[in-house]
Amino acid sequence: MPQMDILTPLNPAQREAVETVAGPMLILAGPGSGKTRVITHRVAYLIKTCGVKPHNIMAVTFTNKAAREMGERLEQLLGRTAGALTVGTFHAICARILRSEGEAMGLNPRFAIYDADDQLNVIKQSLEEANLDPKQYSPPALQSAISAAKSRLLTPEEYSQRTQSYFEEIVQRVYERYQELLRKSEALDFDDLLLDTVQLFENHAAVRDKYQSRYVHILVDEFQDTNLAQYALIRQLAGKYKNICVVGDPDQSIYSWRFADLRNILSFEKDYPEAKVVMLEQNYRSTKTILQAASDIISQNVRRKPKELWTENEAGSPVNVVESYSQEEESQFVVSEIERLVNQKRLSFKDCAVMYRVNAQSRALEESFIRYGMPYRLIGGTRFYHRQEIKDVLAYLRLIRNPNDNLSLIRIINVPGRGIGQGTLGRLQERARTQGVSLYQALKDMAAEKVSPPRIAQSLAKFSALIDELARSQELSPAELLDKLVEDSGYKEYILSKEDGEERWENVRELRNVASEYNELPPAEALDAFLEKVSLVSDTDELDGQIDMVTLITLHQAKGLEFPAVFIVGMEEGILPHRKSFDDPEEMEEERRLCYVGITRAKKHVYLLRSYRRSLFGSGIVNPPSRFMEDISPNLLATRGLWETQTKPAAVNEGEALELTAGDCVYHNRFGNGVVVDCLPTLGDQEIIVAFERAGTKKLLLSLAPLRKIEPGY
DNA sequence: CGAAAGGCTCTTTTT
DNA sequence: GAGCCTTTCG
Repeated sequence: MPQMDILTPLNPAQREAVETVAGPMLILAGPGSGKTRVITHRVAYLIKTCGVKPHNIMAVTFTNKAAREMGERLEQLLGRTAGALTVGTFHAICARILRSEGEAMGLNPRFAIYDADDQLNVIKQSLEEANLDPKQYSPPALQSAISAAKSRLLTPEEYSQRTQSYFEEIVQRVYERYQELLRKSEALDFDDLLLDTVQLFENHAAVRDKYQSRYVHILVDEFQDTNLAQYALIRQLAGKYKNICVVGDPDQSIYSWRFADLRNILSFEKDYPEAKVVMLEQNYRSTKTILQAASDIISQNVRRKPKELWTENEAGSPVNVVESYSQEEESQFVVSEIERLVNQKRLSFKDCAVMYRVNAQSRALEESFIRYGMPYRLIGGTRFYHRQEIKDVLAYLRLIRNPNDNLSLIRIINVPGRGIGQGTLGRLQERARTQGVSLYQALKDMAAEKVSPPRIAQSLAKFSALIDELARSQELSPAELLDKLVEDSGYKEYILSKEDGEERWENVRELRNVASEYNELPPAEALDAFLEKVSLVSDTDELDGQIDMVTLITLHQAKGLEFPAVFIVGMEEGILPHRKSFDDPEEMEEERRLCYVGITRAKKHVYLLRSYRRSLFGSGIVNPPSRFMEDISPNLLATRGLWETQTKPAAVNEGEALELTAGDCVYHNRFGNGVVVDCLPTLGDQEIIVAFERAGTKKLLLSLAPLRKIEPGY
C-alpha cells in the first residue's frame, strides 16, 4: 500500500496520531472515533513509510478478540509481512516471554496457567493449611485482595511490610501460603504472568536489554484498562527507545474493580513530559442525538477531563424511554419493538443488541425471545472453557504433562469416582506436605507401602497406573491422547451417564476439535501449544457475526462493539447504577461510564427501559428510575409508559383465536413442525409447551408465538 | 465413601 | 431461584 493510501482516509487528528512516530504519544480516543483505524494505520505507516521492520513492533491489547481483529486488519493492510509483528494480549505476550526466558528466574518452562476458578481452589487450600475459617474470610475476597496486591507489583514479602489492618494481616498469611502452593504445582496465575515478567526484566538486565532492543515501537490499546503491573511492563519494554503509543478513553474505563488504574493515563504525561497528546473527538458512529445524550450523562462526572465530541452524522430520532410495570412487560416490549424495527426500518436481527447490568437480567429476556421464536445469541453465560467437563479433561491433560500439577490432580483424582474420598485425599496432602513431595509422588508412595486399607491402596495404585500409562502415550497427538484418556479413565462413560450427558459429551468432542488443530506439530510441542491456548482463551470464538440474531450482552462486554439499535434494560436505581455503588462516589462515576459505554454503542436507535416492578433473586422489588436518565436533556427524549398506550405487544394470532390441546400438531415460523405437549393457563393467556421435530421442546405464549395448527402426519 | 438434603449468598469478569 | 457448600445418613 503506498503512503498516500495509508493517510488519505484519515482526518487531521487521526493523521497526526499516525504520522508522529517518534517518542511517546497519548491518544485520547472518544467512542466511534476510529481508534482501531489509527492503530492499524500507524503500524502500516511505520513499516511502509518509515521502514521499520515488523519484527521490531509490538501491539498489545486486552482481549484475544481484539488481538485477532487487529491482526486481521493489519494483514489486510500489509499482507504477509504482518505475520512478523508481535500482536497479542498482555497475558499471551508475557506467557511467551516467560516460557522462553523464565528459566533465568528458576521457572519451569512448562508451567501451568491457573485461571480464576483454579485460583479460588488454591486459596481454599491455603486457608485450610493456615487453619483459617473460610466462612470468616471469604475466599473470593482474599482472591481479590491477592490479585490487587499482584496488580500493584507487591510480592508477599513486600506486602507484609505494609500491612496495616487485621484483614491485611490475614491476606498476607494466605498470600504467602497461596504463592507457595502455586510454586509447588509449578503454576502461575494470570497476575503472575505480568508480575513475573516485570521481575524478570528488573532482575535480569541481559533479558531486559534483549527485549528493549527488539521492540523499537510499542502500541497499547485500551490503555485506560491497564493496571499498575501492565504499565510498569510497557515502561520497561519501552525503556530504550521510548517510542510508546498508548490509546485509550478514560470515559470508558469500567474495569477499576479489576484494578485497572486511571492514574496510568495521568502518570503517562508525568513520566513522559515530552509526550504528544492527540484527542480524537470526531465520532463516525452515532447520530447527533445519541452523542448528545451520551455527553449529557458523562459530563456529570467530576473526576474527568472534558472532551468535545462531535459528529457530522444526522440528528436522528430521539432516545426512547420506555416505562413498564414488570420486567416481563419490558422484555415483551423489546421483542415486539425489534420485530417492528426489522419490519419497518429494514434492520436485521443482528443489528439489534439488548444490554443489561447483571447477567441475571438475561433470563426474562431469553424467555420472551424463546416464546416469540426470535433468534438471539447470549454472550457470556457459562463459558465453554469454564464448563466442568472441559476443565476435568484439561486437568487430566495437565497432570499427564506435569505430574507436579497438584491442583489438577485434586480435581480429577476421584472423577469419575474411584473410592478416593476426602479422607484419603487429606492424608495424601498431609503426607505430601511433611515429606516435601508432590501429591502424585505421595500417592505412589502410599500405594506402594500398603499401610492403608487394601481397598484404598488398590484404588491409588490403579489411578497411578492410569496416569503413568497416559503419560507414556505422549507420542500421540493431543486429540488422540484425549481420546485415550476419556476411554481409559472411564470419563466418557461417567459423563454420558449423567444428566445432560449427551450435551456435555458434545462439549468434550468440541474440545477435541480444538485439540485436533494441533495435529501437525510434534506431539510434545502440540500438547504444550494446545494447553497454552486454552489457558489464555476465555471462550471459543463467538459465533461469527454473519448469523442473523439479536445480541444479548452485559454492558461490560459490549465495550468495543457497535449496533444500529441498542436497548438498555433495567434503567433503575439499584440496577444501573448498581446498589453496591451507592455509597462510593468513585464507583458511582464508574456506573455512569458504564451507562455511557452502553449508549455510545448505538448508531441510530437507543431505547432506555425501566420497569416499575422487578423480581430479582426470587423476591420482587420496586425501583425508582435511574438517575442517569434525568441527566439527558428532555428535548432529546421520547418517553412512553406502556400502560398508557398498549400493555401488550401486537398479538400475532389476533383474529383467529387459536385453540390448542395436548396432542395437536402445529407449525411455528421458526421452529417448524411440532406436537403440543401441554397447555397451561397463565394470566390472560396460555402457555403452550411444544415438542418440535428439530428445535427441541419450547415454552411458548399462545398470544405471541407465530403458531399455526396443522394436520397430523406432516 | 458417596448421595441426599438443608443453609447461605447473589455485580461487572478482557486474561 | 439457583448454585455452592456443609452436614447428615445409609
